[in-house]
Amino acid sequence: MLAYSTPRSALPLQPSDALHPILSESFVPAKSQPCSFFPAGAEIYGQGEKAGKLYQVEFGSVRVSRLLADGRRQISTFLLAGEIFGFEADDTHHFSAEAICATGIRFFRLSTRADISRELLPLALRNLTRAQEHLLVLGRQNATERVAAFLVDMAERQGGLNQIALPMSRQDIGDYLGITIETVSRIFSKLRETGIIKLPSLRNIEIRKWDVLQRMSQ
Amino acid sequence: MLAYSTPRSALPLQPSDALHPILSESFVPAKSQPCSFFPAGAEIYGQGEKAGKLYQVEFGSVRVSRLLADGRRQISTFLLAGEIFGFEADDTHHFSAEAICATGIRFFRLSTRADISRELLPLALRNLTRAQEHLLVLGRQNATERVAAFLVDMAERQGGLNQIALPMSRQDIGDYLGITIETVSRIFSKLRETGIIKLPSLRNIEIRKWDVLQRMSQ
DNA sequence: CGACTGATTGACTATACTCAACTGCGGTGG
DNA sequence: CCACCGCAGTTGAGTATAGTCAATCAGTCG
Repeated sequence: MLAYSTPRSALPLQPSDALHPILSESFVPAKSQPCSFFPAGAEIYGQGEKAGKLYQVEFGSVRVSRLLADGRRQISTFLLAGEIFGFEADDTHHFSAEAICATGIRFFRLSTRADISRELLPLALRNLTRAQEHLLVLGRQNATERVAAFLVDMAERQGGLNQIALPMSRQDIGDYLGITIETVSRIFSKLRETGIIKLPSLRNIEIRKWDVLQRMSQ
Repeated sequence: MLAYSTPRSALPLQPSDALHPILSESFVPAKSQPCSFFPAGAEIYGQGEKAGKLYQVEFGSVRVSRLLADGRRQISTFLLAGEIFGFEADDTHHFSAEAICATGIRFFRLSTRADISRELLPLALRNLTRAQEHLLVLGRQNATERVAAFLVDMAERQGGLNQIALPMSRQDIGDYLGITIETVSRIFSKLRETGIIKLPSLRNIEIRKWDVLQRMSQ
């Protein structure tokens, strides 16, 4: 159980989040003021910075990414409200984390070595499985399948409802799926034209043919 | 320290393997006969099977992969002598593992919950970082960069020598890098023609221009 | 020595990228 | 309140990279 009350935010809801376990009392706050606000685009930590703390998304969303020298970017994961991130293999951050939109982050530090392992292992293993599954998407699926898989994943993480909120830009989606914004846009349009999704607004999607989308994602 | 002596095999040597920690005495054998032989292509475990044991490559090499319904395959990682694999987020294997060549596998089971976490967490975190770095390769690098990155990684894992042994087929390399065997072959030829590598035989590569290769891999 | 399998090479094609023009939403100021 | 501006997103045309299919080559094993 958390040592602090955890007020839930309005957007990116996550009613049935299977990713993060219930934290035990071995999680203690890293600061006396354990929750900070990050405006859209703000860096939470950078590649190469010293690691150690843990972070939980209180409200908003976060992208974890890595840049190549020439500016190409790969987003390895998105984090929605409730999810925990920031743990590393050594004492250095190998990736950077930024707020996608206005985001509240709670900081933690684990008390003992034993606690660290007990709490973190299930989290690390789940993230490992997720990363490996994303490797299949990037390595062997075409652009349409990638977008379909992304929408299905986002919908499931938001409680399996038909209405989903996308806190991230088309650029973020492209950098997560290893395709360009133009390709993302074209596929959204194609899915809309074939009645599989509706686009009430840029950042909101309604899934109309769940079964078709699921089949498209393989 | 291992409870058993660990004779090292001839091929895929791994003199300075930073991936696996020294196992403590909390690792106990899962069977009275803790080491098994797998011929090339043999399945060590399959997707969907019950997980629980840990596996260490005694000699030979292993590929961990996942198949799509239509036969497309993504290899998420290769394991060389000394490396440990088989841990999962839940009690089910989400991927399958097969011997690439004649391979000896040692089985383990961890004794207590505390031991499991203490031993496994650093391993899981390191694998997570590796998987995330591979996401960058699959998502944002072109075929030449992928092959270069693969060769650099294999060379480093085999002690940073110029001579490297590739236990896997071109198909395996392609399925790891998310490209076709023809593309792998064409890029090997191009690297050979430009004097960056030599190909003494199909499964042996000599790196001639280490700096160029490293720069190509970004 | 021949057959089989895996690898290479070539010709052609398709998918997704690049570059560019245009659209529309959201915010700001007159 | 409406008009304008700017940026994110969409759409289009042409291109390049890697894929597909097919033929050939080479290495291995019986």
